[in-house]
Amino acid sequence: MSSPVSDKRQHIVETAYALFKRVGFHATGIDRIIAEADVAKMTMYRHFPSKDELIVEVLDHRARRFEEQLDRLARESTAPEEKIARIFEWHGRWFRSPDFHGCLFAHALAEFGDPRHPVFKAAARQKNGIRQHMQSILAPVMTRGRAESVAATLLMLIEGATLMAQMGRGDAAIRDARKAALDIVAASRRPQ
Amino acid sequence: MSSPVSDKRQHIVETAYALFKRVGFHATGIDRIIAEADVAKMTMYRHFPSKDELIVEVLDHRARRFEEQLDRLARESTAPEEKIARIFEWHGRWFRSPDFHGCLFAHALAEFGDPRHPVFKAAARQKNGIRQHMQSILAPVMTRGRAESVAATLLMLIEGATLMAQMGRGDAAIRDARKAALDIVAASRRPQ
DNA sequence: AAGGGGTGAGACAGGTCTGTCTATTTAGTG
DNA sequence: CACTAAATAGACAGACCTGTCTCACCCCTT
Repeated sequence: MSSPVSDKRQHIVETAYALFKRVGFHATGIDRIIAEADVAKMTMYRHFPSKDELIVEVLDHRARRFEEQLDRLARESTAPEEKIARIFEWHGRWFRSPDFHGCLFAHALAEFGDPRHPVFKAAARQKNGIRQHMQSILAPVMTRGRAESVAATLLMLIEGATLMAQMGRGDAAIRDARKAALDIVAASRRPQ
Repeated sequence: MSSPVSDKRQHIVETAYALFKRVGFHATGIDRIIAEADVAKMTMYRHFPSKDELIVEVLDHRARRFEEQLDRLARESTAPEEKIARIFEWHGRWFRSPDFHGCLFAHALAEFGDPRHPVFKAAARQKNGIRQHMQSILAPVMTRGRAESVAATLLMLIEGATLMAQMGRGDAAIRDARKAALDIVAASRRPQ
């Protein structure tokens, strides 16, 4: 049997996630979260001491799921170029999904601008995670310095493409970003 | 003499701009805006029928100033590569300014996720404006289709770099983005 | 059967939000 | 000076915000 405790907790996290994504962090009230999750207010406050900590939990949970996706993608191919290409293609599919509302982590950075705020830190962690993931993909085929720069550039392309997608230009954006990314990797590759 | 009407109105717009930039849109209350602008509440509501319309006005005002900056930059040089380089360098200086808090238009897209919302539309207008500005810079040296794609890619790099800058990596970000941008333009240039 | 932890429903406090209204004062113009 | 338009301070409404608290209930384990 599954624990009813974690069930409720997880259900709150997922309901809050859906609301934060669609409505925003400040614009989503506690009352709406507990109403849509169909739990009592005290149930929520027993699991999460404050709304901010719930937001952090939601972000960390989504970051974990995102990293799992990246790992799965990485296992599907071997060549760095192919792995990078699949990351961009995965983003393209994401952009086309009906409930796409942009990047929750970028939105968190926008709404919580103070770098010392726990929500800001959680969002920054996720972005650095992707960067390091791509850096480790590139490491075998270029110098450390190049891998750092190229990974940062690819991340910028992805973030920019996500913003374009939010404005309804996802298809063109991911096509252009993918091409630019592969050109950059090719130009920086150290031939074996 | 200057009209006292426009003076008040403009002062409210600029005070609201500073607050929206530092604190965010939803997190900034009307009471705080009128307190820092040192005007009565009715003065504000006489000029702007609602907070949302004030936000739109702030965004449009900043978009106008931004376009003026771009035009000034464009007049400083002639070759498209040089114009593009100056745009990136200008962003690098912006990232280093002490009160840099990321892109207000991107934040507006994050906080007002509904594409039909006037604030969303105002932010999207600004992004499309930059894209078209860069497209017109590139138009003389490449085909129309290439100019469209390259301009979109450059915009993605800029948006991504702005996000990195918000996380304290502005120097490295603009360096990498600038290099990638110039490489992309060089590769797409139609030799005269 | 008894105890206890998790849960539900909702009142409540104290504050903040947007937006409206009134009554008064200020400032520019003929 | 007189008229008008703008600005002022502040109360006010009604809704919403986060977070606390009480009390009853349910279900599981011992």
